[in-house]
Amino acid sequence: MQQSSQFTADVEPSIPGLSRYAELATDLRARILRGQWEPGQALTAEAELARAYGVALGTIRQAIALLVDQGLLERRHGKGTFVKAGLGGASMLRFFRFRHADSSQAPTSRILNRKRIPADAATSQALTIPENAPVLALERLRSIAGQPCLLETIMLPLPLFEPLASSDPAAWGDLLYPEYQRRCGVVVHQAEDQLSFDTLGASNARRLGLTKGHPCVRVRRRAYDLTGRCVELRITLGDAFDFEYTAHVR
Amino acid sequence: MQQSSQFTADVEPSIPGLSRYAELATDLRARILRGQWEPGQALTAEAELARAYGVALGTIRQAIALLVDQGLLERRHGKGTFVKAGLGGASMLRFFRFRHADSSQAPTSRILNRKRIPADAATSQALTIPENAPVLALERLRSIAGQPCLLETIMLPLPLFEPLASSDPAAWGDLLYPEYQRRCGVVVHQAEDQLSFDTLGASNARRLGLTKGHPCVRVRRRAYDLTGRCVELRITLGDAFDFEYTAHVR
DNA sequence: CAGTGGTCTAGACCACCGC
DNA sequence: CGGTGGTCTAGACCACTGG
Repeated sequence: MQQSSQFTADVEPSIPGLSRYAELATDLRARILRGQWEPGQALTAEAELARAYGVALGTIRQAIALLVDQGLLERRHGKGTFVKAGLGGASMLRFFRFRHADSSQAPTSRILNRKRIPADAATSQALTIPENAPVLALERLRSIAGQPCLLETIMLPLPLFEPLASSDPAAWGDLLYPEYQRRCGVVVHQAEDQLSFDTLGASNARRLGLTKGHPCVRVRRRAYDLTGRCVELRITLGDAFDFEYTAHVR
Repeated sequence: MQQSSQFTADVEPSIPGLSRYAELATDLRARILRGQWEPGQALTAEAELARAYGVALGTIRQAIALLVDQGLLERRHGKGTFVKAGLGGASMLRFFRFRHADSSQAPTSRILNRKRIPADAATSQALTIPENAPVLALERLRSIAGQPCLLETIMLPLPLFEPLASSDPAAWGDLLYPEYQRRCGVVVHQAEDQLSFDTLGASNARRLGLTKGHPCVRVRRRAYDLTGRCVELRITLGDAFDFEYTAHVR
């Protein structure tokens, strides 16, 4: 009898030169990106997947292990295997230690500016969109205990982020990534931060409560969704004397 | 018949609450630290180990996998499983991009200063030795294409590094970690870098060919051997405007 | 060619979770 | 309790390495 469950994989043709578990991982990844399982949701059980694909348990487990250390899946003993939820959004703080911060105080954030503009060269390249394509530009000030500490310029491709162009910024939370997900269905899954040093111009210095020419750290972040598409370009400026970062070398 | 190969493990008592492969990993780790296999040398083959320990192949493979992603072992298909050799030593460059450097030019290094001193508080704490215990203090200038770029202050515990206190620094190579290994038997296996920002004092600025008060990055490195003991404290200073670092967030 | 790690199977039983 | 992932076995065969 022909089984016709929507979850049964159309067994893909064996790809020569690729191990069985690598094929399975590729197929699972495709199904996840296709949205068959939402972020935060549990995958079909290993045993069931093994049956569906017609492989041994160990093989499907190897495939899952691959996606786990690619950061796409997460195992929870006794509960299931879950599609990873997006980044929280507080990750910019890890580069800075703020002297005046009493323990792990949550930063507040305020949108200073929001406008639609055509993408400049750097933005279009980072977001892989045509030059002059429309983007939403945000300027945002983050503070801890009332002290301004980080100034951010954020570029978001339109029309993907259209909901953010029309809704009231005052209604947004202090973290942006959850808003991306809630309002635009965009899940930020990983990011790449490029750090360098610079000095502040007059207007940026004023907004951070510092003097013109003050040394600052510049974090250029590109954030990516599950499919690997770059969905955000963000430039963050902060006082260089607040900067501290630990890296492990192996 | 009793087998008496020197490699046969005295089968350790099963540790309750710990999986078999975790036990095996612990035992293998101990044997490696004990020096049963030197860094760079191949481990006994998986099949042989499985026989010796009286477990299935898959179990010993899981144990080895643990040590591999702890960075202690390295597998090479068709050749064997090897104890990881130490760090090369050029790793400080990864924080800096030097504009004048023609591609990946190797840096040269010169010892400016070498003396025995009693450990100050910070040094003794980092190296976990008593305060005022003897250390070897090195000052070292690294250059690319004749341009001074990094100034380092290095603290090494004595008597472990005694060979470096007596030999001629001119005979040392441009990388220190290989010298640690060759002359003192110390293998640097991993390190932790703590980055922060500062401005140069007059004397340091002079040695780097910069002006007093110039912005600089300060990298405080603690280097560890295979056993996890801290064997080096190093403070590196470099021009902040040459600094660039990329971090991945997941 | 012999020796190594890499893949895969078809089972068994254990440990954790939540109802 | 049933369902999940975690551990372990005892094999088979494949793929890479080097003499």
